[in-house]
This record gives sequence, C-alpha cells and structure tokens, in this order.
Amino acid sequence: MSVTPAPETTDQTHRDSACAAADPRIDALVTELIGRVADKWTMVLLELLEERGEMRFTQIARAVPGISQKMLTQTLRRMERDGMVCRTVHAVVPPRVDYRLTSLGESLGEAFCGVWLWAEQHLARVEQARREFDER
Amino acid sequence: MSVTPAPETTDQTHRDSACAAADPRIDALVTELIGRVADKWTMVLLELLEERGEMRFTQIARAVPGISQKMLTQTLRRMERDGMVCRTVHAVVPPRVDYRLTSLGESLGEAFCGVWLWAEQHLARVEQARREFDER
DNA sequence: CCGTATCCTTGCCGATACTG
DNA sequence: CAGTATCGGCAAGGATACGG
Repeated sequence: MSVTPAPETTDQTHRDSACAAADPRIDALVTELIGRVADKWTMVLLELLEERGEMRFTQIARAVPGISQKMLTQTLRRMERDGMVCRTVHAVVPPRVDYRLTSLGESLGEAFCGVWLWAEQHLARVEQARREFDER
Repeated sequence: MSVTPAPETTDQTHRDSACAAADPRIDALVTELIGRVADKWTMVLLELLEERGEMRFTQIARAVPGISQKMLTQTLRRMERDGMVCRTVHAVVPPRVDYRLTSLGESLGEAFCGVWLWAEQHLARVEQARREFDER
C-alpha cells in the first residue's frame, strides 16, 4: 500500500471519536498489520488452535477442509514469524511437529473472538440483506 | 471453499472452549462470512465511516490513499449488499452520493475495534518477533 | 510425516477510456 | 461527480513431484 501522509484539509470533526491512532504514520503501520493479520486462513487457524490447543501439522490439515498444504505451511510460517505461534520439532521418526499459540497469538485470538461472535449472531441478517439487494 | 462435513474421529477435548459454533455447517457459513468481511478494504472503510459518519464518494476516495476507484466502488457495493452501509443518491447536478453505516455496519465496526486496538498495542512486539525470526 | 521446489492456471486489481 | 466497461500484468494459490 502506498503510504502517502495525506494532508487532509477537509472536515476533521468526528476525528478521534473511535479507535484510530492520532499519528497517520502509526495508522498506516497498523493498517498494514491488519491487512496481513486479517487474512482468512490466519483467522481460521487462530480460532482452531485456540479451541484445540497444541496440534500437529496433519491434524490441522485435516481439521481445516479446503486449505491446501501450501497455504497451510505458508500461513503457519507467517504466524510463527509474527510471533503468534510456537513451532516445536520433535527429533523422532516419523518426524512430528507441534504448533501452539503464544500468548501474543492468544491475545489476538481473543480480539478476533468478537468478530466471530458478531458473524454468528448476525449471519441471518446479512443473508437476508443480500437476498433483498439481489432482487433488484 | 469446499464444505466437507468432516467426520473428525480425533481428539474432541478442548471443544466448546472458545467461541466456535457447535454445528459444523454453521461453522462453515460463519467462516465464509468472516472471509468476506475480513477483507482489508472493508475493515478500513468500516473504520473510516465509523470515525467520520456520513461521507460522499470522492471524500472517501481522498481519505483512503492507495485504494483505486474500482476497489472503492466494489467494496462499497459489497458492503451495501451485505447491509453494512446505506447508499443515498441525491438527484442533483453534479450528482451526489452519500454513504453511511447502518446499525449492522456499526456493530461490526465495534467488533473489529478490538482487533484495531490489538494491532496498535502489539505492533512493536510483532515487529520485534519478525526481526528475531528473520536473522536465522 | 513434514515440509520445499516447480510449474501453471486463475482471477485480482490497477490503468484507462467512456457514460449519465 | 459517480460511476461502468474493458484490457492486461502479475501474483496468489492449487497440483504435483521430490527431499530430510
């Protein structure tokens, strides 16, 4: 994303009414982080690991139908890099690798929990809105 | 996404510990909804409209550097279809179109607020985790 | 079992041009 | 001003094969 400072001469009322950062540079960084973290598979894995605790690779793969092995590896690596999950390799044959959430990952999971709850609660309303919109 | 019921014979402990639905079919629908709603631009527009209240098309475009006109239209349409935003066309020349959050959109914005706060609070920690991971 | 490497298709998204 | 339409590049992501 291009990170233009955005002079913004227009209407500044309503500013600071919600949860935005004051500094536009911070805002841009946060936006970038949100963009990476609010990925579909990241949210799903976060949820799964929060529910089940420690899991191994194939166990996760089986629990998430629709994900390819590539995407799973990729997402787990990114989450590990971001400090969300901890990866433990056991030196046995056949190899065994366990994944679990770090405290950072857990805290993000809790933050997303509100979104999951929202989705569950308002699912019917969204579907109805779509039907109404589509018949036009 | 393929919506396999997933028999899941394995470990069911930890189940219902978090915020997941009991029914895997509901779970799949919620996951689909999350996938659509957790889009980067959706989150940004939600945030923006929550902060600023009613805004017109170009005003939004100027406030969100990096978004193309196409993506803006597309995202706004999808949000309108999902019942998140209300679109008001004023019959004047030059044309004027206002966008504002519906109560549904506002509630989603509040749910995401937790994620924004998390991102602001833990940004430094994530960046540090990345640096540590990268030097290996 | 747990990955990485490679190819290859699909569709996203930006750029541009055009209407009401 | 607020869009729709069309084209093209490019990168995300699936399928497959192979390595530790």
